Amino acid sequence: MEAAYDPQQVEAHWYDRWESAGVFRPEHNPDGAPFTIVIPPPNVTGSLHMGHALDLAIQDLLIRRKRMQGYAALWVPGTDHAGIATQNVVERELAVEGISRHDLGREAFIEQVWQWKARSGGRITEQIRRLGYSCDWSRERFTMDEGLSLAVRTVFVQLYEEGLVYRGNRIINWCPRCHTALSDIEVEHEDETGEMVRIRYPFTGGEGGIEVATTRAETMLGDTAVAVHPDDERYRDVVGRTVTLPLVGREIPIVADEAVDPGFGTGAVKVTPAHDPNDFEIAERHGLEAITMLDEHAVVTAAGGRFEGMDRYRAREAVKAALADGGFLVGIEEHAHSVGHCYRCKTVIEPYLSDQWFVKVGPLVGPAIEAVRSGEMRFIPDRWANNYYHWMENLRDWTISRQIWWGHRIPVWTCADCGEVIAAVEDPTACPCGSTDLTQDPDVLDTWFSSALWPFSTLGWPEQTKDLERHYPNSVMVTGYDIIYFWVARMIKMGIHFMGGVPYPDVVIHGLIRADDGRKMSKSLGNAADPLDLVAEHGADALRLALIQAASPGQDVSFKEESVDAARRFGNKLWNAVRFAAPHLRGVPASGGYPEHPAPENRWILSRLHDVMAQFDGMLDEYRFSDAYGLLYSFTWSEVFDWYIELAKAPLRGDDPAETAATLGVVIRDLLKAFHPVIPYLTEELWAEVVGDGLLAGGTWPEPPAYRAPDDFEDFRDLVVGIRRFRAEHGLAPRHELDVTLVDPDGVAGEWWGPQFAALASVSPKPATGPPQGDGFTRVVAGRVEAYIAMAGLVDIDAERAKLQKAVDETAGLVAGSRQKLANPQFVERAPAAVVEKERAKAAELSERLAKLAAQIEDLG
RNA sequence: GGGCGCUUAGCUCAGAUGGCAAGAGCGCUUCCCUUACAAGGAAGAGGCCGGGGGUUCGAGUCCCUCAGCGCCCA
Repeated sequence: MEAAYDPQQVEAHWYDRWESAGVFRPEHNPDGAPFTIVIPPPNVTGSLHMGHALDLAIQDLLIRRKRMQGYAALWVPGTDHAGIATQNVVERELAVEGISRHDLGREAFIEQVWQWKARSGGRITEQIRRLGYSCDWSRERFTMDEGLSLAVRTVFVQLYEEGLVYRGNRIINWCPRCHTALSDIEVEHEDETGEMVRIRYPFTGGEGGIEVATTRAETMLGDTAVAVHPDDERYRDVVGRTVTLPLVGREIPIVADEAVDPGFGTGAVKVTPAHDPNDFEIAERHGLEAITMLDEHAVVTAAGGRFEGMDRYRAREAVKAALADGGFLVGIEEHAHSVGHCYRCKTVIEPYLSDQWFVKVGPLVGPAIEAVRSGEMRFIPDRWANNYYHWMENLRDWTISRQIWWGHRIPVWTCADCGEVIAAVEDPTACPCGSTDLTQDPDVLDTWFSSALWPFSTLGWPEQTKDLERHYPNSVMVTGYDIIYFWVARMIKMGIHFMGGVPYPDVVIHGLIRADDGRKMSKSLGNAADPLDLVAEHGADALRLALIQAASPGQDVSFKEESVDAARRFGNKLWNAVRFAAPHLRGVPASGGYPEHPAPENRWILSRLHDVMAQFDGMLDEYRFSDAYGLLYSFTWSEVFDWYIELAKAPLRGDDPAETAATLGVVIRDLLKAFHPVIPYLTEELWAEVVGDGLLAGGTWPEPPAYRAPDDFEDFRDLVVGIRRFRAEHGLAPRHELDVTLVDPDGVAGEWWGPQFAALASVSPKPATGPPQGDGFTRVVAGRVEAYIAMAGLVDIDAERAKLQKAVDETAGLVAGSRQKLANPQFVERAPAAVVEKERAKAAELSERLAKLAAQIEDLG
């Protein structure tokens, strides 16, 4: 083995071997119970970012562990077609050549997109492989695959027939740049400083007028009413009158409507039904006309008269100027408000009246809420359930049509002859009326519509496949809280509706990765770490271990590159531990092989291995990944490496190294197994050194047996540390010879102490029945065992006394605190017996230590 | 405006059902190239757990309140 761990070398060759061995397929454990995860499908145009790396690290941890535990583990990979994003990418490429998609036409354009996908769409899946994630690539899916497209059509048609999908002319969120409708959650709101423009609308044929306030002055060109609250005394008399719309000359009514907030602005609002969702509702209640004064480019239409052809911002300025000229402008004030932006291109969203398809969510919501409330499903951590309820309970119908070309085309046709509307899974050839003049709806469906079916569409639905039967419901969903609304909630609704049951019982929610400046990582801020760069520098294993350790449940992760470096150093440590151990090992079995009656040192580490593994497994079962691997990490480094390997050195060099070698072998082997789900490459490489039999990725999970730890081990360790500390505190070299006398009244110090003292503390204590005669000794105390160190000529007595005095003061404080607690009868009565007992032991131990410290000061003379 | 989260060592963060004599990584100090590892070892320093009030025998942990920061929704 090389002296240093080289992640690039280690990570170069295992993935293909795992895959070709079929380890990643559930068929690897044909008799195991199914355990299933479907990947949150990344955007096919995307590249792997830190959020993916974390999300997938958690899933790989789960799936690899379950696989090792014997489950038929299936992790379905795939990507989604990301309608708007992908279309944008291809359009940008075409634009370089001066071609628009309209130049090409729909079919040719879609062909271009498929070509783009074939060329570049595999990038993210390559990156997923590079990071070692153990997906079953033989089952890879894409939302535009034939099978998944059939699932989309089947769902659409059934929902249509059930009346849960409908077409309507309503106000939706429109992106004037992408030229498509968006659902409510695809709009990102940002607080901006705008302006509040106050305008006076004169009463028709009379004196005076009414003042309205708006942040979007240009929309007044489309006003068809003014509304006030019915209880607003100020306007009681004017309801029913009309005003003449400035610049336009239209006579519009003043109506009374409950939706108006009398406390906002002047209490009178202009009503622009075609360009504001609230106004649209007011208009419906009062039978007002909706005048579209901005087109799909957000440019003023003919309805805007002389402002026709201006974009919305130019029109805003022009309208204000014209109002001022006409004497209608009352004032302009700064105004902070929330402005919606397209989540894909950040363009300001325009509320737009148009014909769109919607999912009626009401009937789907109830069962989806109940599934979580009843405990059939749970969020981890469970506080996310509250967000889920809150969102589900306030849901509006879901706009699913998109005015783009790349996506699942809506399977609805209209007959040109009789007007019949046909929704069908298979393309119809003729209308029932006999006509063949059918036109398909030009729109496509929201990408999330197909993503919502992912837990079952990827398994073959609507075909009743064996995979579907075995792997639905899935076992767990792992995702960030940012897509609970976009995706998780919709999967639950669709799963229950179409499969008759929830898609998975557990939803593990993790946080987002934040940059080291505390802000969300983003390309535009330039603070995003690229996981592939980190992998190139530190290795995939190091990145994964760092992410798992940093991610506490549901919390954002403040990411620092140093943590990856630290994880890589752990890898080096592990590497070198194996490098040390390997020459001593003879045929470490892939499982079992634990010594039956081990020597104390070996018994100690085996007992720790069992206890730690039990705790570790418990944490993993509760999805406490960071805690679990933090525990394992410190056990490995602080106990196995810092203590056990040091303890093993003497026996391994001795006459009878077999049992220690066997212990060392099984302990390291089990650590490799336990670490494998997080650092698969390195552990696989080391497995080849330690076991050399089969692939660790296809191996079994560790189940170390229980051992009783030797009673005297802690005392031994305390004395070793005490002696080391003595040297360090007195500026002596670590091997400086010391004259040490050991007093062991109870005889706890075993035979093994002698050689191990020499090995670990570089001393050979002389046994004695009592303290040595005379002054000039200091003691190191562990339990009832005391070591006396001759200090002749070694130490500055005054400094030593000061140090001891400090220790006396600290200990005295602790003793006082503990005694005070025990003196309180209520504590003794009410606290659990175990707690009281623990406190008594603590007090006893502390006062004993105090007495000994005092004696030490005495010893100094 | 409603909801959620955060505030613990210089920095980034852990601390599940209240029992803490408060932890980790990085950084810092001193010593050590001891034949696995200097990407390392040994020994340390460093915290009235954001402020105030309460519940309790006992609060970093539960409740109220204030302050600051962040996210989501309207």
